[in-house]
Amino acid sequence: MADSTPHEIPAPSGGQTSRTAPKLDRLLSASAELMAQRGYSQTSIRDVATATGLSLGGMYYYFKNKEDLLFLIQEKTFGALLDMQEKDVATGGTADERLHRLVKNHLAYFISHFNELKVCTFELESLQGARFENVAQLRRRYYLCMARVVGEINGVAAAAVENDRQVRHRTLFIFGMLNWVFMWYDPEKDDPAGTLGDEMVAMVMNGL
Amino acid sequence: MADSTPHEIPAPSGGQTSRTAPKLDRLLSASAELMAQRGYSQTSIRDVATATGLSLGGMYYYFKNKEDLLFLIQEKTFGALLDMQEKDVATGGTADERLHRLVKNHLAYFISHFNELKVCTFELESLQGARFENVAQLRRRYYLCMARVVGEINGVAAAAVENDRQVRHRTLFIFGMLNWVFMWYDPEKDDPAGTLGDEMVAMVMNGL
DNA sequence: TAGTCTATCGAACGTCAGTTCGAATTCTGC
DNA sequence: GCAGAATTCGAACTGACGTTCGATAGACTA
Repeated sequence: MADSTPHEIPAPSGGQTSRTAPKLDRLLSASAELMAQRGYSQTSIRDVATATGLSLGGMYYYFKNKEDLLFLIQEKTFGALLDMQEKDVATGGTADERLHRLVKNHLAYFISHFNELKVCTFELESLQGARFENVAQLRRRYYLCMARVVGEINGVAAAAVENDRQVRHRTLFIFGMLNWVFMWYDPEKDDPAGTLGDEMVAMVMNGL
Repeated sequence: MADSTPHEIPAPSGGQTSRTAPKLDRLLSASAELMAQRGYSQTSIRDVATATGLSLGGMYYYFKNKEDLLFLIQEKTFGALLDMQEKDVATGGTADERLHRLVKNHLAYFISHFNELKVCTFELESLQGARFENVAQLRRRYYLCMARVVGEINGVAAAAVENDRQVRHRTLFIFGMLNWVFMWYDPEKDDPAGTLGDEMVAMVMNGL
């Protein structure tokens, strides 16, 4: 997964970020917006260039190629989410409480990073080779993070979680609810994500 | 949604289907397989032509254009599913029983029409205009079919179901579980869909 | 101030995909 | 076996897209 960021990262004298870092951020954000709306393959680099006010050729100063652009978005966005969740889960509480927090955190992140997270959720398979493996690995860790909590609620030992059919299915059911929200959530019409999370957890814990 | 099927449908003398009907079916099936694997926009008509052994130009005898091909798949597949579910729900039983049947039917259909249903689930937005509206309407009916049952379980009158926030969310949570299965189900590794449906219903009804 | 690095541009190239169309082939009823 | 309709083919057109590349202007450094 070698070079992705601007070639030969500047790292100016006293500062922590080069002048281009915030520009890269805006680039990724604009790309994510377009990709969330139309999908990765229907988003052309020309579209992104227009949206950011840069020229077509100028884009390639910031990423190696189109797939690299997609990878940059996914690694950054999903990496941050995973990091947050793994740290949160480590802060303790009952399994019920941890599940509740995982769901609410996810939905809060969903709200604040809608476009980027949607791209992560639906465009993993647009990556290939090492880039695919890299993000797939993050997903596996996220899955495990959730599965361990579900397993605990179901009385399955942490070590056995990975081979437990029921835990696997229940965990994937929960991810299904969580990920499908992209397909229908409308900030104008729907509850703020906070109450949504409560409703989801209520149904997951107690059923209809 | 005027002309889609072969122009000037032959409808031979005594028979019910023209000679081309089964060929159209194979065409739709091959297209659905490719589209389920790579996505609609990454599937070229040349790919479909190769897969079916027809020539590129010959494809256009069976559909007006690429979007029409996608529409044909979705209308046929989703229409049949909707039809089955609406009829099933009309056969009565308690609300719990009906929910159980809806979920199991959906997963059975998922197994037997994996490619086509995956295309319906993920490629609605690749349609536009009248074709989009046509399929979106089917989806709305399917949603209502499920929402009414969920509403009944939650003690919400059928007439009030459409405006009930909680019923809406819970119904969409269920569709999330159902639709996300496409992302992970592996017939080799996972339970046959029958038991999967039981597990899903158990979680939906009683929680973890 | 000369020289180097950063950032950006615009033009061009090659590829691929959707679509059209007239010709050729096959089928069907008479 | 023949006329007309149903199918199929192959070539060609057109537009879009990813990518490359040399040129350039500004900023920073010695």
